[in-house]
Amino acid sequence: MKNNHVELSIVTPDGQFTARYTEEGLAELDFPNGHRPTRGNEAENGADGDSSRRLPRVRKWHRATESALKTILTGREPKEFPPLAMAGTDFQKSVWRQLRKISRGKTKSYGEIAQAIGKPNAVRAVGGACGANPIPVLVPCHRVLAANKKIGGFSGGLDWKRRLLAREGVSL
DNA sequence: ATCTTAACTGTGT
DNA sequence: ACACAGTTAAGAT
Repeated sequence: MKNNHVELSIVTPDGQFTARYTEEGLAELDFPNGHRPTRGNEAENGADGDSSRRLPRVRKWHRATESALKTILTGREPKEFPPLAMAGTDFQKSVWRQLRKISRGKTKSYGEIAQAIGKPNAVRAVGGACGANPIPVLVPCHRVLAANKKIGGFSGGLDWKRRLLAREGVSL
């Protein structure tokens, strides 16, 4: 990939997350995946090594990301978010936009999301869009359950979904 | 309560 | 064109 993304890590009690930024804002957030070479809160620059383009605003955004992430992990509502620069199709973006409207402790079904974007039958496609969400946790894909109030699925692993919901006070 | 089946849509190959 | 996915509602067991 020849993108000039800047990659920074975030250390939390739940493990080390990884955030990637474009010039527009936060583009991706990864769950702790076990292996990460850097030990502390260290920065790695993008693939093209364009560290000169690592503008101050990125650090500012990263502080916001770090704060928001840690806040949500403790089950509270963040007061500030970094600008989001997620790449995706129009359909996906419209789904993600709806996801962000689900506030802490609340849940919606895939069907409700489908209806909210004016495509009530695209239920299954909504599931696909949720799975393609590049910024989990901050974009609360974990607050979407199946119609029967059951857990449904989760790309990052169902254990994460349950944990996040539990901390927000949601019982299944 | 659990299983099977038949719709339905967006996305990647 | 085809297969798959974080679904769903209805029917059968």
